[in-house]
Amino acid sequence: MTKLGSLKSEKRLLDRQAADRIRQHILQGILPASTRLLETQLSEELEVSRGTVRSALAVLAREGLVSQVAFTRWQVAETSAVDAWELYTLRAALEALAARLAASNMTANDGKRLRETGAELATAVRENRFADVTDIDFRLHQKIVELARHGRLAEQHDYILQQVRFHMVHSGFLPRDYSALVDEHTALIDAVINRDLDLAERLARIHNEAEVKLLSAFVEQKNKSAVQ
Amino acid sequence: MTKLGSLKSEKRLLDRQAADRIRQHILQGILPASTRLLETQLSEELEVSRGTVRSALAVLAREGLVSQVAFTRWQVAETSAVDAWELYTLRAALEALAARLAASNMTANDGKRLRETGAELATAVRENRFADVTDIDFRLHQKIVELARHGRLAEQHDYILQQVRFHMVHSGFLPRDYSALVDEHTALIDAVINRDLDLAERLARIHNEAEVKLLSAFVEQKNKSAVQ
DNA sequence: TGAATTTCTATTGTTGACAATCAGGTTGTA
DNA sequence: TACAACCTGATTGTCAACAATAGAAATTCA
Repeated sequence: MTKLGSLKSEKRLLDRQAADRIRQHILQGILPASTRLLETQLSEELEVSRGTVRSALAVLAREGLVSQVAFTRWQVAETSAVDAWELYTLRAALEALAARLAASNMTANDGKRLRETGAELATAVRENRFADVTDIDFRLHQKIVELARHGRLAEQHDYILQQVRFHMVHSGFLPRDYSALVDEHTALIDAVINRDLDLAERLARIHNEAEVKLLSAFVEQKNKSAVQ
Repeated sequence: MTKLGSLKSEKRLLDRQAADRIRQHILQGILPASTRLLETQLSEELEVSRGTVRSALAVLAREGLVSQVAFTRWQVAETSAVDAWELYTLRAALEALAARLAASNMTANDGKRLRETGAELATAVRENRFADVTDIDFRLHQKIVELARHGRLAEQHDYILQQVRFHMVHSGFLPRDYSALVDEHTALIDAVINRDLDLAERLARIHNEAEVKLLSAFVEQKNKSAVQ
């Protein structure tokens, strides 16, 4: 577990900054699932008070990345196949709604920027830059959600995506069939741009459901092997 | 094996208890939308420290009932027609998923209890106990979500429902057509119990979308008249 | 006058000290 | 040995003092 380094001298609330740093470490896998988090230790590494750390941990708990056992301990969230299932079913429902709304809001300018991101994804796949693919994939989905212009939906979707990322990092999951991935995204983008509400919604749902089984299986296997 | 009667999980954290109290006041309309909340005042009234109140307010902020302006103020959330639209569109998507999952999990025993709540609703309407109707209505939907056995979905749905309640109290919204309300719920319950996944999903969605326009209009009108 | 600047004050943000609680080890007893 | 009751140290929960900030009020100066 590497040190987190000091905060201070920025303008945002300290507890949010602390949460940002801890979140980053969790999402990068530096703090793996189920790791115990000690308030005192974190407060020393981040050079803030324990109260501030507590507040940061509360933020992360609400985001689903950390869990609290009252009076006893904080820990990085656990991962399970059930979690993976929950995440993907929820994600499918949210993105289906987002795709429909985005399609109905679509303008020429939004469409252009959406296609650009889609092209980025295709290029990254073509050049075998697999590390980038995941990032672009996430960014693409976030962009569609933005176009839905729905604050609560965007917030909720962000949390879900964060947890998905966490599960992926923790289990070592990677997409299997990259060309299918590009095709699915292209079809989705087209449907949104063409303002085909029903198709956009359906494609968003299908795209997600395809991945749920893969990730669930991965997480399950990873956890089984960790027990041995 | 611990003793059966050990209810030591009653020991709830103080900040959660404080949040409960404040939440209650907000949902009852005692603290109306946009009311400024002073940490010191709350801490005196609740007889806890300011830090505890702060933590409670953070909880409520995450639930969407309170908003924070950094370094400046806390206040009860505002209400708008856009909020109402967001709530109902999200609610429709979540309950559609819940209805589908509930239908696919359905057992004879679950079905019986679901019908009981449905009957309660019908009785309350028949006896013109309109105050009770809303409560039972909410409970019924929560029950369906429970049957979906999906932790994150349930949590998210709870938050949304809370905010809907808040908007209803604030705007003075009441259902318009009680017999249609009973019919819609009966049809939904039947679909879930008959394990008709597609129908259950569709009915849940339609039921919600019917109400979105009404509540939006109500909230908008309420806010307009408040400006004068 | 009135725009810019400087107090001033109410309120929020952060901290370190103290209290409550828990897990695990130790002792005492059948 | 088995097991319950009692310590003990580590850790979390709560508090009240102190610092920083924003916005209002007072002051300056063209």
